Amino acid sequence: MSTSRKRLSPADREKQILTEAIRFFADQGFDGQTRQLADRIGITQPLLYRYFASKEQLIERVYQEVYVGRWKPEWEELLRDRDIPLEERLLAFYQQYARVVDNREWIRILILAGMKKEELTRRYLSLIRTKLILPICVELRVSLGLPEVGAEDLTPPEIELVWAFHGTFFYRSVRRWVYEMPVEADIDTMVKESVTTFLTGASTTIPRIVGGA
Amino acid sequence: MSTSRKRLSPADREKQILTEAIRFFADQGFDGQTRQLADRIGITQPLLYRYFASKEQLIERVYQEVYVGRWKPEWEELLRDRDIPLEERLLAFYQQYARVVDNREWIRILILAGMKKEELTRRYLSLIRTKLILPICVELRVSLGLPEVGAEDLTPPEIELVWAFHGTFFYRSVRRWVYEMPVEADIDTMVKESVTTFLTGASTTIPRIVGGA
DNA sequence: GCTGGTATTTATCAAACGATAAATACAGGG
DNA sequence: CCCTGTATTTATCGTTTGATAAATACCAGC
Repeated sequence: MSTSRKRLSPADREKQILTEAIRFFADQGFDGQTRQLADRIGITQPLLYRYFASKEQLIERVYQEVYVGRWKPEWEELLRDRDIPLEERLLAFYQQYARVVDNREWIRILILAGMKKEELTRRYLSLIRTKLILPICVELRVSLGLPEVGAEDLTPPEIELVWAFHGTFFYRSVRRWVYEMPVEADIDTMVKESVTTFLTGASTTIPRIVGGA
Repeated sequence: MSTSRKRLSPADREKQILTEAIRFFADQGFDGQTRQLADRIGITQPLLYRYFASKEQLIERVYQEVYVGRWKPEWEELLRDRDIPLEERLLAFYQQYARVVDNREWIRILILAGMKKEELTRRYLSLIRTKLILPICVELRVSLGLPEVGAEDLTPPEIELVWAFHGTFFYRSVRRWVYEMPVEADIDTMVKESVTTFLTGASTTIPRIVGGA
């Protein structure tokens, strides 16, 4: 992996290309040229094709590396753990999740992928809905002393409300890493204030939303 | 502007090209080919260059058309009008603003522009900060009975909190128009619940944030 | 209905770009 | 130290793509 060695083992070279490709496409977009990518790595352009059959296939691997690799299955358990107050669960979860999202490569590639390959990002958003949004809705109801319901009995407005809360962290990352604007507060502060504000507000609005239905 | 006529006046043709270019680039991204754009309009590709010196310049015009054209200066006055309760002001404003944002071309081109031309989108976000976010922070303080302050005396956490609230509408539009996911509730409902939840939560958290400083 | 101005098209260039095949040079095993 | 396998480079092809120049055809005004 050092810069001096010229011949690398196939495994090392492939990993090196993939790592640099993530940075490169996050910067330049997917229409970045393979020649530029090769320059950045310090290899010749045809060598890329020894390791990846086509540019398209390299991009596919970039997706997998970035999104499959950074999802933590234990989050799903954490959110459901009723031994811990919901506020603490949300704080703990979003302090981890917001750190994953607040990453230049992660957010930029997710956005680029959305513009090109909708089916891939649709799958990712469905995962978020099933594993995060709907469970949080259910836990909210329980935490507010409302009767427990299954995911299918939730109302659209309360789901949308949790989506909105969740999107808060997405938007901060877009401002920072896509629009290159300074953000006003550090992640921990932002998570803390967002979670408290949301929970305080939701304790009032959710009972009205589901009660009035 | 009808499909039958072959020769259009320069003004009409330019407008037609621009309108179609907005749709086209929103769909295909800015690396969409000029030949495809011309096909879609029903003209030949070189004709584009009679009206726009280069592809780059056409894209510049697309930016202007979409962002300069859809900003309503009266929003700034509305938000400051203390004869109306803040909740009503926010409801009225975001019911308009969310409709502008909830538009396929608007959101997709804003995102594409962020990936390519940061300086343009940075200017737009600065506008939002100055004309929307900071004024809302000030009005929030007043509405909560706190002493009035200038924009320069606001604290980072409270600014970040309002950014987060604002981003709510951005994220909904991204889910819908970039990731092509169904949204759970219509705009009016979503605006209503978001504003109430935010204001209810902020009434508790903002005094603590600014009081504890 | 002809004619002149110009909106539009046809033909084409040059550079950019993804991809492939053949040549080369590095490194480990004997 | 040489030799062999293969990682890597050099040379190059075929398209694609933004852009230009010359040819054409539409339409208004006399």
